[in-house]
Order: sequence, then structure tokens, then C-alpha cells
Amino acid sequence: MTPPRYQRRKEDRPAEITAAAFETFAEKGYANARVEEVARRAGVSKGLLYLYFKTKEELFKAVIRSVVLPRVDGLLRQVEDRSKSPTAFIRGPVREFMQQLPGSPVAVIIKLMLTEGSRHPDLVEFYWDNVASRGLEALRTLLKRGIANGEFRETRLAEFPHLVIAPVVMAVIFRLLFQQQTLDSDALIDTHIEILLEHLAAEPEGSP
Amino acid sequence: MTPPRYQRRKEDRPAEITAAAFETFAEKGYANARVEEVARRAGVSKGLLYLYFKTKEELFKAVIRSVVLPRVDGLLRQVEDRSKSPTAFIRGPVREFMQQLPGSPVAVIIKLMLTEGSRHPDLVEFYWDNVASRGLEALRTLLKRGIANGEFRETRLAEFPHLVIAPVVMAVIFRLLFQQQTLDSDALIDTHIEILLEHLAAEPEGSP
DNA sequence: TACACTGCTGACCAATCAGTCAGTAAGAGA
DNA sequence: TCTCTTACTGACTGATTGGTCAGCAGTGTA
Repeated sequence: MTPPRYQRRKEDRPAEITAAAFETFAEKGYANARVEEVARRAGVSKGLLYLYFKTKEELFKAVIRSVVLPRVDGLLRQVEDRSKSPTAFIRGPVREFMQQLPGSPVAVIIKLMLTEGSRHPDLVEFYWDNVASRGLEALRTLLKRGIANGEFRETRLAEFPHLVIAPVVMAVIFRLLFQQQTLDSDALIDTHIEILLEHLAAEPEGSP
Repeated sequence: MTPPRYQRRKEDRPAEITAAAFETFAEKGYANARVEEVARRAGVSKGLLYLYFKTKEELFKAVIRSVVLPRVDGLLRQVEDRSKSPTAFIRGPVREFMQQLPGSPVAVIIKLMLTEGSRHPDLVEFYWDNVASRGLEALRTLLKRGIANGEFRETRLAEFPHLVIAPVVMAVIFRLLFQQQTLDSDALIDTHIEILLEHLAAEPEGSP
């Protein structure tokens, strides 16, 4: 009459465990997250967790992959879309992406990368290859496309796409650190984008 | 004939220990830094360290204070100096400060704040009160001063001094994370400052 | 030189936690 | 319904490390 103590759900366990691990890492950071707590949140024993993930570090990597990869691919695919002009693209999808980032799981991943990156060089490499470098490259392409079709002026900004996303990084960090301080990151990003577009649209000196 | 096993140097110990702790925290982060290692680097036993600092956390706070406070005061005092125009000030001291930051001990502190901040709320508060809010306020003052004397146009940028320093934060983080990837942060910051000044100097629309 | 004060040492303790494994029971297959 | 595979449990272990403290030895004083 007692219900079974557990159910066998081989298929679902890994995803449930990485989800629980994401929550736990988000709250505690890697070093302070207890494997036991991850297991408890996943409704599973510690032993089972170790059946699916060989070590805590393996688990960590699985979390990063599960959160980051689906998102990145979605965004980068949009850059391929040439139906929008670069200006419209920046005011549209880029702005939208930037505004939702500070509250998204990716922000948590960024924090974890900062926090734990130095101890997991292969993870940083993975992140660089799959996220950071691809994102910067996409922005650079976008800027160059605008310059090529005369929509943007020649500018060194095209060499530093970092400047486009710097305010988002700033906003993410600001929120992580000074949670009690409010920051209207949407307005911040709007202001930033207007400054950027103004710069990109300006005539070079000496032109009419 | 054997030299004394140690010397009594009550006065110097605290500074030597915080210096050793800074190095250790910089390399390992807080959680992974061993108190024993700090003591060894300071040429001191673990017991002595605990004589001067009650806990590892106290030590951590002392490190932050010792690195951050002297630097902040120096910089902020310059903003009081009204002999330079806001434009010259941004092109001069502000730019210089921004360019040297990524390689300075303050960058390490920023990393530590990010890494450990959530577990030391009182430290974050200290940092906010003494560093971040004062720095942002100084920038805001500078921008408003330029607007007031007609050197800068009216702009929402004055509400978001964060945008001025965002690229530095970006550069610091980029270096911390992707050490192998080179980033010409001086050029990045130069580009950023030119974009900013261009924006600040531009006539509002509708003006001659 | 003797003495006392205290800066300093390092062996030790207690707590924490990643990872293990012997055993249990769900539930598929016959 | 019985059997056998294996998903699953949770008590346990070994290693690590923050923090303690009894005593040792420099150093100033008389």
C-alpha cells in the first residue's frame, strides 16, 4: 500500500539533474554548491547523480552546454538573415537580445564563467569557441555589411564589436553585484544604441 | 650560531600578510586560496596570521580595503579640479585611468568582488559606498558640468555614466576570462572615447 | 645574567564534502 | 507470477582545510 519509493526514469534524469544543478550553481556558485543539494533538488540520491555524471566538474560542463548552446544558435541564425538592413537589425533583434540578457539564464552562465573560469580552462575555451568569438564575429560582419552598402560610415568601431555589447556586460555585472541598486538597463541600452547609430550614421568629416 | 628561527616584527606583519593574501586571492580566488599558503607566502605561520586576522573573511576584507581605498581617493580628488575643461578631462585623466585599469590590482579586486560578492554582502556594500557610487557620481558631475557650460549637448548619457566606463569593465572581464585572446584595450578605449566625445559635442538636431 | 612579556610556531582538532559501493527494489520480460 | 536486470539508495570514507592552543623562543628590562 505504500507508494513505491522511487520510479525508474532513466530518460529524464540527466535533464532534471542539470536543471537542478543550474539552479543550485546560480544561487551558490560552483564551489559552494553541494552535490548533495543538487541531488535533493532533482529528487534523486547523490549516488544516482554520480551514475549520470562522473564528477562535479562534468556536471558543471553539462549545465553550461545545456543552457548556452540552444540560445546562441538561435541568435546567430538571425544574423544570417539579410532581409533587414543593418540599422534595423541593430534597433530590432540586437537591441531585444541585449535587453533581455541581464535577466536571462545566460547572465547566470556569464557569472559562473567569471567565477569559475580560471579553474576550468577547457570550459573557457569551449565558451570562447561557441559563444564569445562567434557572437563578436557576427557583430563585426553586421557592421562591415553596413559600411559596405554605404549605410554606415567607415569607423574603427568595426574592429571593436566589443563596444557594442559592453553596456550589456556592464548591466549584467551591475545587477549581479549591486542587486539592491536599481539600474534601468533597458533605458541604458536604448541610450547606448542611439549613440552608436548616431555615430555610425554620421558623415565623415569633410563630407557635405 | 644558528640564526634565529624568526624575528618579532609586530608592526610589519599585517601589511605583509595582506600583500601575500592579495597575491594568493588573485591567483586562486577566495574559496580556493589556502590560509596556510597565505601564511607561507608572508613568511609566517598560520597561527600568527590568525593572531592578526580573526577569520579568513576578515583577512579578505582587509585586502579589499588596502588595495582599493588608496586608489579611489587619488582619482576622485582629480575630479574636483576644475582647471581642465570636461572635454580635456575626459581625454586626459579619465582616459588614462581607464587604460591602466585592466592591468592594475583594481582589476583583480573587481574579479574578486564578482566572484565572492554574493557571499559577502557587507563587502559589496562597502565597495558600492566607497568606490562604485562615488565613481559614477563623479562622472555624472563631470558630464553635467559640461552640459551646463555649453560644452556638451543635452543628452541622456548624463543619466547613465555607466556607459562611460562600460568598455573598461568589458576589457577587464575579457582579459580575466580569455587570457589567451589578445585585445588591444588601449585602442578599444580610444575608439570609445572618441565616439563619446563626438556624441557629446554634436549639435542637437534642428540647430545650425 | 636572570627574568618576564609576548610574538610566534606547528601539531592538532572538528567540520565539511566529493566520491564510493554494497545492497535494495522497480519493473520488464518470460 | 516468478525471475533477473539494473536504476536507484544512502551510509560511509578519505582527504581537505579553517581555526585552536599549549608551549617555545625572541627581545626588552633591571
